[in-house]
Amino acid sequence: MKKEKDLYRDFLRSKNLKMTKPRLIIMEAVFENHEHFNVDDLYEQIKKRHKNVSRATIYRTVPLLVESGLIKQSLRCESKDIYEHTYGHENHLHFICEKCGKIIESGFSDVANLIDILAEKENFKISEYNLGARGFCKNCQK
Amino acid sequence: MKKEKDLYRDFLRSKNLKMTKPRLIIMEAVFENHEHFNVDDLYEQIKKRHKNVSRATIYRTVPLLVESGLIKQSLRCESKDIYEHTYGHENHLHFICEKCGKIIESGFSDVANLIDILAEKENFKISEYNLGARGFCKNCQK
DNA sequence: ATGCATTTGAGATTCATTCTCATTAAAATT
DNA sequence: AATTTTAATGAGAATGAATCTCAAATGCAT
Repeated sequence: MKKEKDLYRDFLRSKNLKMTKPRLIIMEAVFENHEHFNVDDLYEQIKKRHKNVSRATIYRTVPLLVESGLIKQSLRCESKDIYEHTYGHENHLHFICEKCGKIIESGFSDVANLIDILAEKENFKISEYNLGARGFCKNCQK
Repeated sequence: MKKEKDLYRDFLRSKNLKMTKPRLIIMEAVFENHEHFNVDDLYEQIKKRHKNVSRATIYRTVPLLVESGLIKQSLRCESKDIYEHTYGHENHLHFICEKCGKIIESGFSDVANLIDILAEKENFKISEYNLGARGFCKNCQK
């Protein structure tokens, strides 16, 4: 968490952006609890801690966290954009259950290697993988 | 196209849904031009042909086409849900350029096989792959 | 501490998608 | 082929996530 904060601070500095209290609170919220989260999750989480940050600010800050490389956008869930940590996390696949909404993570590096090869062929520079599948998890297969 | 139409008709019948004029027009539009399309594309396309179908009806019909297996939802683009044909199309990867929005398709079956293996491990039944990557296409790499 | 540029909060706005409901159309029945 | 039943449509209203606006507040260099 120390590391993340430093990276964030450096990133902001490099962009001539200020390290403000709301930006800190949001980044703490992001790194406190979650594997996957959306803006509303963050908003509720922050409010619970008796801190106060407007939704607008969270919407403005999340893209900064993405740009800094600390989190990335994941597949959408329930018509909301969702995000996940990247710093210190291996790339992984998502299996999203269409019934219960559960998100199962699974290994990845072999898949990524293959995709890298395909991208190479197209002369495409990948900045973010977006890999998953919808279907039904163990419990929801009746 | 004959085949698709029959599949569609059978699907509707199996669900006790009616084969209506709007549903036909929409399905024709879907299969006339596009690789990838969104609801607005369909709406404009249909209007151009001097036919008239409301947006609401397109929004209601697209999920039927998805359920019937003729099309599937793809990665979002420009904050719109986009769809693509599946019938008669191999699974493929998407490389989505963040600058020009271009969608490059690439081979897939090796990747799919790997993912099948991972899903097997999780006892997860895949109904739809959702594989892609964002980044920059050849032309947009400055 | 002072001044200036940036950021924030609150609410308004946008825009894709969904919903409502009175009207219309398809299929089933006669 | 007319009638009944049932589902589907169109038009516009409603929803809700995400974005924008702008006056007030804050961070930071000096």
